[in-house]
Amino acid sequence: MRPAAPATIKDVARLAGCGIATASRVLNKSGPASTEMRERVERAARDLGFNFNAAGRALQSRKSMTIGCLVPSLANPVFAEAVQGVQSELLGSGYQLLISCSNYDDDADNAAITTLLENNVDGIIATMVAPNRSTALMQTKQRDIPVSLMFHDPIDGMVTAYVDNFVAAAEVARRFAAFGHTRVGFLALRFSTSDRSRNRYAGFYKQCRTSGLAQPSLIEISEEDAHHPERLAAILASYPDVTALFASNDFLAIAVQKATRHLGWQVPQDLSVVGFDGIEVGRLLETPLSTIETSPEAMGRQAAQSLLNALQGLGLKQRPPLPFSFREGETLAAPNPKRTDDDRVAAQPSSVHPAQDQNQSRTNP
Amino acid sequence: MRPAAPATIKDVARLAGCGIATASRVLNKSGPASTEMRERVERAARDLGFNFNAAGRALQSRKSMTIGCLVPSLANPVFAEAVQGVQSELLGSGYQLLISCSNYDDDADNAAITTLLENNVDGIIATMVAPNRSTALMQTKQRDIPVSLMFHDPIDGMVTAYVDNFVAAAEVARRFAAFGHTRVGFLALRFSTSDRSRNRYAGFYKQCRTSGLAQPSLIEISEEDAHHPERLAAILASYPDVTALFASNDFLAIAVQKATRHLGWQVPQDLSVVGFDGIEVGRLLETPLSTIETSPEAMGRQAAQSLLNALQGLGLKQRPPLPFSFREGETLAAPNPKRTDDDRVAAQPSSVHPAQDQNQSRTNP
DNA sequence: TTGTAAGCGTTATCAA
DNA sequence: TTGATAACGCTTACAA
Repeated sequence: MRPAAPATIKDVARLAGCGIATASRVLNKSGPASTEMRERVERAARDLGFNFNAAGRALQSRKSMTIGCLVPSLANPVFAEAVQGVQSELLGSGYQLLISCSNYDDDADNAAITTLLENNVDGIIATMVAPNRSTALMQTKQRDIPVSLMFHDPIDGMVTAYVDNFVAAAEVARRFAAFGHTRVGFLALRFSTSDRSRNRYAGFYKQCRTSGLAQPSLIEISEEDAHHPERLAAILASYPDVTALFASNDFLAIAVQKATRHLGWQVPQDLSVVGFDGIEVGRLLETPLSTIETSPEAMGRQAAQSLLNALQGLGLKQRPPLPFSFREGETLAAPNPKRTDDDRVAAQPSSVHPAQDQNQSRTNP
Repeated sequence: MRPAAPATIKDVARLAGCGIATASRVLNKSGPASTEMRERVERAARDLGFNFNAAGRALQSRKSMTIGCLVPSLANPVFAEAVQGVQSELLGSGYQLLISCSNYDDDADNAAITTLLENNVDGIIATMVAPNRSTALMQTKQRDIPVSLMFHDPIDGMVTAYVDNFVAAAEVARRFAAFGHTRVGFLALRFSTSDRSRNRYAGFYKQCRTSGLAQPSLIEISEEDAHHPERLAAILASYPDVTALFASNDFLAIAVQKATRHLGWQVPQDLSVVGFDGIEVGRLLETPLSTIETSPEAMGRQAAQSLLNALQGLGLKQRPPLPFSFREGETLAAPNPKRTDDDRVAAQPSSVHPAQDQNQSRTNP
């Protein structure tokens, strides 16, 4: 037996003994119908196991009831949680989620948006490498498709669900200062392609100056470095006078903790570390991570809410940044006055990462 | 200016000065066309910025070029990574990913499948609470829609991308035995709703008996317990003679490490812990987690490949289980002979979790 | 209150 | 090699 073709509204109408329009009106509760007709149609639909065909509907109504979501990667729990937030907010809304990942690639970002557009998504939620100069995103304006960003600080006229990275990062500098640190660093992955990372650095930098700290060292590392504790250790060792490090995300911060063990340093005695994001595992570490706690899920939810509002014709409105908080943890303490440069040099491995002064000057705000 | 309606194939045909059919043939390379015609059409399409409308296509071709994916939650990195694997495998295929989460709820599972079906997905990739008794999944058979499961051990006639949970868990028992443990436990979350968890327990149980260990204690805890180290500590303390614990996933294993600190126990000296999954952070812990290392991403990829094959008419074929490996880590060691029951009792908090003997007997394989 | 029919964008059939 | 034209399943004027 060949696969039974799903029942169409035509089948329902025939079984109910009425016109297609009537069936449609009843099933959609979109127009008048006598009680008797209503019952006949509903019964027929039930008996046939009728379901609307989304394609037919989309074609006619010019609404796909689908929302496109683009994130760099689902392997990063921060984005995965955000998507989870989007998903749960969309749950009862009738909208489906079409998903796409760019692997942090600008071209892939644009290609993905284009594909989503081809699929007639009614709205888009995205975190991109460069939303402000995405040609594909421009098309959404023309087609009047609402876009809601996640994680990005506000840019252009785009609506975004975010935490104020600048302000949050400044808080870290303030904490460093309060503990008496003077030489601090900012550790980043993919610094050049992440506006968030750059804004965090900017806020951190600004507050460092304001609080009278030395200009923070900007330490940009590769994915490779981050995955090899020895390599990361070597890099850390090349910044001997830094006593507190602000990592641009929690994974990096945890990797730093691991790397310090290679150097025989103690966190926070020999080096204070603060992360960003507030991922759950940070709490479970033997030395719980001090970090800026955010809620990616909340960002996803807010982005979805904004979009849903826009889709209901309520307008696309920018909301205030989402709250963050400083999670105390145990990786931030006063610098160890006993530790000398000599200790550091002694512990320093042979392979050394060159200090990247050019980077620092390039990226000063 | 009102939103410009996207160009249709009709517009292309008009601009190229040809019939719609010709335009379609050229654009799809689906039929003959003179070189000149080809050029005219392609040029017109380019000038208009023409893109196919997925809805029109889907309606006509009965193919949505969309694949539905259902997982319990994206907040769990294991599933998130799997979806990432699916996503990357689908990348060049022309298929889009429609995603849905059930939050580990059986009803939501079924509802989600139904919704995916309404959206005319061409295939489904899923991890569900109970795929074997999902009425919604039955519909896929009727409609001849291929389904590829992830994580589930093989059931019925369904194709699945998985690691052999039974065999992998047996390996843990073997390791415990090799280190001289005799009283061991299995710690599980959501045991009753996870076939994976149950299969792991079954394999673990079997090998424990084979290796001459005592019958393992089955310790089932709640989400709440898992998030509160004190509570988990109390539970652990109520199993004073267990010297090695197999946690049904890495997060649980990490939570155990954290909880033991509340009891003043050392891992692995006072308690050995082995996890399951092999998540990345496990490596970064001060005491790196010993665990069964799997690749959720590979599962996603394989599931997607299988589905893609089926969609190409190559048939839906079950592949052998994906490999796993035992990651040594540092949380597994020989039991500490010096530790006595008295020590344990002394360390035991006041609030005590009742041993759940009924669970153990209920779930014996 | 109901039904007929047009049309959404596409592909496929069939003549020309 | 081309181009009308008929579906595909649905919504919605417009008529009855």
